[in-house]
Amino acid sequence: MKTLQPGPGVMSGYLASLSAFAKLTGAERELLAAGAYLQSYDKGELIFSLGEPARQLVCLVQGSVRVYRVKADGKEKVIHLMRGPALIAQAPTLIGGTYPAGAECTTDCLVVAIPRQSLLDAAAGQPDLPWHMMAGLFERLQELTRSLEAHSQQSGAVRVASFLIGLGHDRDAVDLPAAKKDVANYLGLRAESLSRALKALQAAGAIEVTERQIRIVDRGCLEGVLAE
Amino acid sequence: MKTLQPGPGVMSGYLASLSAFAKLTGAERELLAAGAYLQSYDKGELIFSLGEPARQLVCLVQGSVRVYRVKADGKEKVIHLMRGPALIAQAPTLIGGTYPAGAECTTDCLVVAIPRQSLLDAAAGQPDLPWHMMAGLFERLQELTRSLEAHSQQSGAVRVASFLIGLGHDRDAVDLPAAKKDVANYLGLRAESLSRALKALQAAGAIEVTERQIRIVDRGCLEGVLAE
DNA sequence: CGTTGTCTTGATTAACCTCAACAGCGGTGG
DNA sequence: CCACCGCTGTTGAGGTTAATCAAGACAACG
Repeated sequence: MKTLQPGPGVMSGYLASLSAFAKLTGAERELLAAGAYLQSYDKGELIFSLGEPARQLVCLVQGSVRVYRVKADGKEKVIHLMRGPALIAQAPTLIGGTYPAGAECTTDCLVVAIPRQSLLDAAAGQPDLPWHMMAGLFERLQELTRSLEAHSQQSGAVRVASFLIGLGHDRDAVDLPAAKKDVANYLGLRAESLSRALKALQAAGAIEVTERQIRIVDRGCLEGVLAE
Repeated sequence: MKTLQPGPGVMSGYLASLSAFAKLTGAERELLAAGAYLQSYDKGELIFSLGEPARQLVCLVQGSVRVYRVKADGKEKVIHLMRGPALIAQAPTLIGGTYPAGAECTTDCLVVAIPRQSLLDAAAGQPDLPWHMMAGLFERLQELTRSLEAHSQQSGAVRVASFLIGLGHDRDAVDLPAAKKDVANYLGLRAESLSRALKALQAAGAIEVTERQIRIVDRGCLEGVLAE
């Protein structure tokens, strides 16, 4: 991890890309930016690990991160695959707890770290801020809920298809945000099963796979899988 | 649903049983109670349904509720099985959205309903309130995370055992908080599989099942299942 | 060039779902 | 009072999905 010295206004611009801070005035964002640090992480670096006190809010500006938990038997479960811009671990930071999971960069990443106290100060002057952050929590809650539904009621192939569609957001070519084994874990599959599922989708003419790049050839076909 | 007229101090006492409001002063709770309604629901009644605007915060004081989502194909997924005292659907109420799920009583229930505006007023006078509620959200988030881990990496029998242990909190006899089919759904199983899993645990001498009552006979045995 | 980690492929197996039948129970109405 | 219905829960047989085990291709890297 390296701490960068951004030019004036740069950090504030990064903050503006985050929905939680989008509605702050420029001055408020400058205030927040003044107490924050711009950091760059290499692929594979940990941003934080489980159990560490959550002293700062991690704002992922660029890059992808996998958020995972380690169970008693040493196995990992990938909880989120996040792409910037997004907030990570807002809840423990806000309530002053410890991180309930670890976060590892799956690509090089750019992060704005806001110390907890700066955030509380900002919240004191800006009563709407906690509510905006709560909205972010709400989205996270809904994402988990959808994941839970998917895990317990849909087949692997369907989960893969729905993940690809969600990843694309109408674009036709997408990069997987992490190694296939991590994507598989996130989807509740083994790497082998993901490999077979992708192959089946390719055989059906829905997608084309090259390395970690997925091209959506026939969106209708891909969406048709969801109905199964 | 019937609206009750509680005697003085009763509602405030109910509020005190909820962790989110435990740290309020008596006067603050009285203020909150003044704008709230005490309601009783019969088993099977809906407290709210999916898509409805979340105009009031539902505080479940007594009884059990199942929170579920309905998917496109009409199938339900039980997201939470909650027992009072607990808050339900705090996030959509706080951010002024719509309920992302339905809530149905699985037993007769006692509920304190706090209109959104009363809550916002209370928050204005009590800056810590939003943070306390956020702590509740955080717990919900963690519960979902644990559910997700369990769903994707543990066998059905293990999930059942861990559910029973969590239900008991050291007590040796517990009632299932909902019909077996709903418990099964919550655990990501079919009713048949839950039935078989319970039978297996009974055969192993870990529990005794009578109707909806579960007696934990050999806790060590039950915990031993978790390691599998 | 060997090592390491990722990804793929194949064969086998176990867990769980599906379908189907039936018992028990409470409510309803002739 | 009893036949009927709907609903929950149990049991059994059979089928399917995806995990497991094992082996090898391939690229990245020192």
